[in-house]
Amino acid sequence: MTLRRQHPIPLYQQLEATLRARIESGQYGTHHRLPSERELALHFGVSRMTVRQALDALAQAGLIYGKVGKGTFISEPKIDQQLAALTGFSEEMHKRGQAATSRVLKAASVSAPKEIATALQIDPKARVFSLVRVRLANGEPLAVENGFLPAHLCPDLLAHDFARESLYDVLRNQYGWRLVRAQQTVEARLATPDELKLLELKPPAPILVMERVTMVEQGFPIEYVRSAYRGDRYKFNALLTPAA
Amino acid sequence: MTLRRQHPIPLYQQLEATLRARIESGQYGTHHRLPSERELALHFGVSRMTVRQALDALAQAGLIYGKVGKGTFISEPKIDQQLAALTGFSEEMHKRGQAATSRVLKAASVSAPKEIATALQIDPKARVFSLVRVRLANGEPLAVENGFLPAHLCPDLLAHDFARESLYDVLRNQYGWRLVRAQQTVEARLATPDELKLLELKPPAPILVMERVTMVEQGFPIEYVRSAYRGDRYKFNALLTPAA
DNA sequence: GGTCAGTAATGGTCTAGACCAATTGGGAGA
DNA sequence: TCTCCCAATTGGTCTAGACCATTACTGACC
Repeated sequence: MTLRRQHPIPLYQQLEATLRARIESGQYGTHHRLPSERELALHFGVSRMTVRQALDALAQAGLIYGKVGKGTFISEPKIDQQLAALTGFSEEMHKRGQAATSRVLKAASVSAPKEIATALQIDPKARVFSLVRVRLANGEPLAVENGFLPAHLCPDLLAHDFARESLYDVLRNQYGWRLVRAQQTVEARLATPDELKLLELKPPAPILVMERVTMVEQGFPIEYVRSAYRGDRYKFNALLTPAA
Repeated sequence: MTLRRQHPIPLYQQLEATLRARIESGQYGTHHRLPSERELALHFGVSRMTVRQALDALAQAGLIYGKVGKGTFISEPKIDQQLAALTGFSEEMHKRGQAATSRVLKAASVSAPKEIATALQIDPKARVFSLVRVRLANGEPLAVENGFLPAHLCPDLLAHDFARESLYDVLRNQYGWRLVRAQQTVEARLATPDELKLLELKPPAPILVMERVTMVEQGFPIEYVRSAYRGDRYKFNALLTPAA
């Protein structure tokens, strides 16, 4: 395997991908020692700093760790992928191997309620799109999702059919927003009468309530969403890392 | 502000701390442009690559973002800190400004049950420490915590008094483990009779169940813990980032 | 055999350059 | 006045070195 210069993908990312593939294929065993940085540099014909850029990224991702004087070693594999890592419902269900569909209950442009405006850091009564959907996994209702997006960040959003399309896909690909962070809270409570009906439950039913504020690269919010998941069918999953 | 050479803390970390302090003090406003990398290098008397090491870390943390040809800019501040970022109960409550205490229900060395051994990636029936505590915030019961740790990774663990001491403090400072990752799941269900009594609740009471496997730098698990939080008093908080 | 000093290798840090693509601003020309 | 092109600036990438502390290995000496 050699790297290609004059290629749109930088060398260190090519190297990172190459090493990541080797690691994830199990070619190196757990706690196996990688070739030294100087050997890798020589072998791939790049400078040692470029090798380090690749290794730093892999260490950041938790795949390897280094010890001065000893070498760089493979970490033990993660139990699980980051199922809920900044993905929307559609992507998450796809990763879980389930078919995601939607029933749109509301798709409208409204004036932002006070608490929504606060969460989205916009002026009260600014225009926001309100999107209410029942989310189904394999045809069964799993959650009621209530989302708000500032209208000026995604004009003509409602032209899309969100019974079929993924909201995050549209934000990323149609509007070019880079979603880089989300502040999320999760709590447990009993289902309200509305939720009982929409989710086809009988009382007393535990509900997992998720609130999420999604931020773009520039640091301002682009979406506030509050979802009510069936407690008996859904488990929220996160990979925690040390505080920044 | 100048940086100190011949100092145990590397230059790029000193610079990162300096810039982070400036940003978090609000000295630069939102979307304000930072001095260019070349200007920073000149001003602090270091090379541009060292400046970039500091800026990369800040970008990784979401405090700044760069645009080729334009400059490096301050992101909008995060709404919230990463309350639950790989912290134990004691640290988390401290961040929330509450007093954390414990009532130890069990502290024993046992043979690992099968599912625990699987989660901890150890041999079935290997020795593990079992630690069951009722966790109180400001004197009121908030959660029942059921933890397991492989005995060979922390011998004599039970010599500590976990009614007072923080488990994570002991793991970090007494045993020198670096906790770098945790796989966590959160779900909602109704309280069991035991939980109703320990948490002083009346049925039907929603419970937030958290399961966590904490990993050290080498990638193997050091702790499995299953906690039952009162649904009416606790909200789980996480900062999501893009998948690695 | 066992101990200890010297040496080689390693990851971590740092330098002083370089080229590139994207962006910006100013000036020449219409 | 307006348009278009060129030059300067910027962050992103890359190089070929350097020194350091930690670690492991190798012999020499007791």
